[in-house]
Amino acid sequence: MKKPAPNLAPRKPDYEKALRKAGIRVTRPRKVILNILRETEDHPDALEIFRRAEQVDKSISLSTVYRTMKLLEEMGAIHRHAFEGGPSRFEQAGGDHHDHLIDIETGDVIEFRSDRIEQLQQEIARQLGYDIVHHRLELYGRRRRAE
Amino acid sequence: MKKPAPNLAPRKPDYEKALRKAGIRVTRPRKVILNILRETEDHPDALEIFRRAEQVDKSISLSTVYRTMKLLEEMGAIHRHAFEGGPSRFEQAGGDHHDHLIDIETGDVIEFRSDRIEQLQQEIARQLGYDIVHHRLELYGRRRRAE
DNA sequence: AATGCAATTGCAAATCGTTTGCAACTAAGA
DNA sequence: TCTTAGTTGCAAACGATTTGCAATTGCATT
Repeated sequence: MKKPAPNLAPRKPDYEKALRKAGIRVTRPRKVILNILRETEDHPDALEIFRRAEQVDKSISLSTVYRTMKLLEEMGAIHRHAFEGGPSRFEQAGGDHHDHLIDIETGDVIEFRSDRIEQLQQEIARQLGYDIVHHRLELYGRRRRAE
Repeated sequence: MKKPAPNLAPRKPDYEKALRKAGIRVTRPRKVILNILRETEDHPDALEIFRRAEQVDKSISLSTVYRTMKLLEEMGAIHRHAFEGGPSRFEQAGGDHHDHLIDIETGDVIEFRSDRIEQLQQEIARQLGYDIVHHRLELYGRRRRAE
């Protein structure tokens, strides 16, 4: 009998295990959605996740996608981003914190990180007498034309 | 005959004049809404503006509030903020740029400004090959308990 | 001040993204 | 396999916002 190779994949935490441990059922739709999230590099919205899920399991419903996104968000397994205008878009959690630059022409999302900005935010909040619970920094821009 | 005192009021631009100049009618509902916006210090949402408008002119409708907010936004007379969760909230334009700290317990909005952060954002965008069209920086926090 | 008409209104219905009630289904422990 | 609470798909409900439409109203013209 062949022994399964140890899972060495980076940035692909085993949420199924976490779900079971939390007493939450690992159902067929959830597996499908989890797989999609695990493999995606971009920031799809619920409808896009639904479309991708359909290709794997025709019977999945959009409401289940929404319910699962909410569940995973509450578990901390994913992050929800409400970029300007459009619907919420999701991203698997687990990587380190970053902010987003949104290409206003294509909708593409570029992740970036600035410790300096994070630090300044802390200072500002402290001066105003607040503790930051979370924050949102989004840059909306267009690609500079290489002339 | 008494000469009217010159209007020295700060941060209270005359949008009615601007509207007329742009060939946009200065109607009763618009006047009412403009006055509310001109006087408010906070960041009310459409419904709140509607409620305040009702007290002046019982016949105003919520859709007109929405239509007017959109119009004013397009004119650059107000800014729309879609803070987490709730509906859009508005603020008269004209002051200088600032970002927001939202009290997650009360919904209060505190304005702040950091040239350093603005500058860092520019640098980041430039390095990524983008020009920033606009950005959104929101800190969500709770007041530090003075123990 | 009266006229003419496009801009604007209030209303109700429509829209969009998302959530929810409910009866049928199913994961997973006994 | 049995049991049952957790989940599902569906359709209807939802909250914020937008829209079609007929009635109204600024305001440029007489």
